Amino acid sequence: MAQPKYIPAAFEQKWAEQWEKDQIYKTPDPKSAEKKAYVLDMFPYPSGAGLHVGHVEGYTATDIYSRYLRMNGYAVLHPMGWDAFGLPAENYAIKTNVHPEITTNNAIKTFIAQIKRTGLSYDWSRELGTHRADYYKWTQWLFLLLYKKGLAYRKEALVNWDPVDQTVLANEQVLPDGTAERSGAKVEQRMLTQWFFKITDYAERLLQDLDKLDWPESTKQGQRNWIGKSTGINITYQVDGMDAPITVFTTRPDTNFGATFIVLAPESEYVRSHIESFPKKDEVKIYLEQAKLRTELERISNKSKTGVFTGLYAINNLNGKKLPVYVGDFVLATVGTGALVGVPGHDMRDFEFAQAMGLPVIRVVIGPDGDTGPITTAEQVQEGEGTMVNSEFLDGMDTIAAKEKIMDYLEEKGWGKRVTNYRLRDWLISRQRFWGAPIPIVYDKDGKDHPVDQAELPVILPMDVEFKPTGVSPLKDHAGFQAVDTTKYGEGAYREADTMDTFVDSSWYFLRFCDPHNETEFASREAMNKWGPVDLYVGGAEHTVLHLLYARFFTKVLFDEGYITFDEPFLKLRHQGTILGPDNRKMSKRYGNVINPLEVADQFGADTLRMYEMFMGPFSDMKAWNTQNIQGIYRFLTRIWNVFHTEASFATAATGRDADPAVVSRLQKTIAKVGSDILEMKFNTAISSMMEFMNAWEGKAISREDAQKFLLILAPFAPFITEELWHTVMGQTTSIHTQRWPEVDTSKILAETIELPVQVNGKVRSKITIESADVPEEEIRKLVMADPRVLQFTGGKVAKFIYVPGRIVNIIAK
RNA sequence: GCCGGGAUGGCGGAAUGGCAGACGCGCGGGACUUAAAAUCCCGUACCGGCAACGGUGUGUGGGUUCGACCCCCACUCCCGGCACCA
Repeated sequence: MAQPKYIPAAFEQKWAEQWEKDQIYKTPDPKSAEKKAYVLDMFPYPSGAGLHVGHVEGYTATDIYSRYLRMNGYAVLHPMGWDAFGLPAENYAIKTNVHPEITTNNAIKTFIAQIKRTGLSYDWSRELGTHRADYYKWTQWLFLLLYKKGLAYRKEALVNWDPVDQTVLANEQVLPDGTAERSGAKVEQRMLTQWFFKITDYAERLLQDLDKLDWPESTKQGQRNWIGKSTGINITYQVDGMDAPITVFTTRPDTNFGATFIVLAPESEYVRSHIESFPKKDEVKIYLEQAKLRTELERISNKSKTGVFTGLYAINNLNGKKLPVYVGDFVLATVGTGALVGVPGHDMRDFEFAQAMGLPVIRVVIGPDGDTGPITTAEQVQEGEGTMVNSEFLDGMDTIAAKEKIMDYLEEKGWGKRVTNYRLRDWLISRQRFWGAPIPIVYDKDGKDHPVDQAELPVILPMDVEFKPTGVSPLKDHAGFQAVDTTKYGEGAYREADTMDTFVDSSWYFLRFCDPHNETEFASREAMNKWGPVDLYVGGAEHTVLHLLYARFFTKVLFDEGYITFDEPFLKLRHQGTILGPDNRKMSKRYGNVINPLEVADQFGADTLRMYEMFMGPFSDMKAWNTQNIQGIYRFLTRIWNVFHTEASFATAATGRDADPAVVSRLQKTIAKVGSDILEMKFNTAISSMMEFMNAWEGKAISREDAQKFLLILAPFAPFITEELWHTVMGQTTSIHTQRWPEVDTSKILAETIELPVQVNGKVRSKITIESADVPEEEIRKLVMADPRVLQFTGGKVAKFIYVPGRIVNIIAK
């Protein structure tokens, strides 16, 4: 009888349909299981381009992990949904006038079909989309919760305006070079009234709690940098001829005896309020006009300092010295108090400013005794730690002690107050766009805001909308949307027309998955606390600050409000490494190097696609696609297919063959190795070890029971071929994916004889064979010393004999 | 500049104090075939040698250790993030 050939297309579709029909991936009730696990992927934006190789990488990893845990008796929650609001669909609507809901739902259909084709084990009964009213109703509810807690507020602020997408952006959405993360446009500053979430209230907890998370160090560090905690002191200086004192923030009060000037930010409160009293107000006004013309980008890229003297002098509390007060645009209004005290001897920026302003004598306050300056070159600026000089009562102290002492002194005298500053800003959530969750606020005719009653939720996004990029949300003039209950809000009332940043939608979806069809709550406490927090979260490293920080913020708010019993959303986080094109460049239409994973699945089968992506290299590493390497996986699966279709592979009465104990032993080791590798997300080595097992099995025989065990450990990686062989060759009638992970039977692991390497002076010169690691050292020594090659290299003269049981012998010859 | 990660054959990678290069790709040789593809077998870090074997070798320089890809110090380069943050 001819062997059937391995043709994945012949059965993959069949099994995908069967699994769906039997609902084998439906989430069990965690009460019925002893252990629970919540394994989550960052849900995708359903783009029209469909599934990308990067999606497949992350989703396959969580799929293998989930399947392994299920096989080990865990109740696993492993859902999938859609981060469906956002600009691409709306921009497409502006071009074509096709409603975003239509394009989005079409894209979702494509994603679902492609994900099923890939054999991923999601529970589709829990699918959700952030654009659906039954979801954004609760996004709006969360907005109202924050509003009631005083954590959502409206203020006029200088905001980032994207002139291409015609909307404001959060700070996190602006790149360091001043361009928009999404559109690439040069971001402008505009004064607008916008809604903010008060994430800054949570800065300290967001920082501290990072320590308890199993996250990549780089991601934790990225969040720490973003939160940007700095501790120091606000020092208040009296100003000659002014009623208003100037307060500066500094982290280096130890250098304060070296202060020679003060600089105010052009946009600072002090300049705005008191400019008319500046002796040199005309010069300052000219400077402010010039500064306004320089964009943020120019300010940052142009390192040379500019500034203007105000004519004011502040008095240094410590020594009565006069400090000239300048305005300079290297000082940022948003940092500290928007004013700084310049210590040019010990801060490079201050030195550069002093040089630019022609401020000559520079005092040295840290350094060896007798070195009192002045200093004239940048190389002489000493920013580090050292010993205090020229600082009266601080002299001789190290900078750390001096810092504490002078802060005590300043606070005692009432001249200063210790403060902690954060770089983190409140989260701007207003977007002047249509395709997002409407902000549930109604304004009365006087412009005062009123929260919409919960009973009125959701505030529905209408379908009949004209899409135009006007800079104002299309909801502004939509009659149906703007029809509000005048008996409640009065004549002339109108709705907030802005929608929420899509990151609001994605900051709580992991909670909705716990209870996705709840019509009376955003999710029941019972369900959230049963499944949450997420045990394993996998997604791209590009979400280091935005999504991951916002989700942590929401979780802490909900924890504080008593809805959930955990205050961190994601206990363990891993990023999949970026997959580059075969040319080693980022996959991009521009380079024509984009690999479509579905084409790979069509050509080689979904099992090959999955296993290839897992075999490419360490999960979190960046790695390039290699079309030839796919062949290696395809061959491996073909060999498995062929071995299972070869009668002689099995030790049965019919074949008359006996199981090879060495192969059986290898199988037991492989079961253990694959299991531990999956938990450590070392999928590449798990696959290697299965290849090694196949190399051992081919041409030999094992029992059918053991062959089944091999299929079971392969099943999480290659769900289709294992299911097919499980039924057609093994004759099983229930799905392989509902079976238990095989137990490791250590009694079948052979006590192998050990080839013990023998080194002389650190070089392997010979090998001796011993029965086990238990052979006593004395016996080993006799064997080794009788070895002719050892004799040849030692001459029989041994200074030292080192034996590491079962591992190695090293002899130090005299 | 600061922070985080990394550098191992022709290539992807393995080994976390104990035989460097598992596994896969590629390549060379052979078998099967009229032939090719597919498949199978053998070989494959580099240098020398017919071979046995010897020497060298994990970015660079030093150190600890009987023993270092692995730990420590200094440096080079690459990737990612942050950055006039006072």
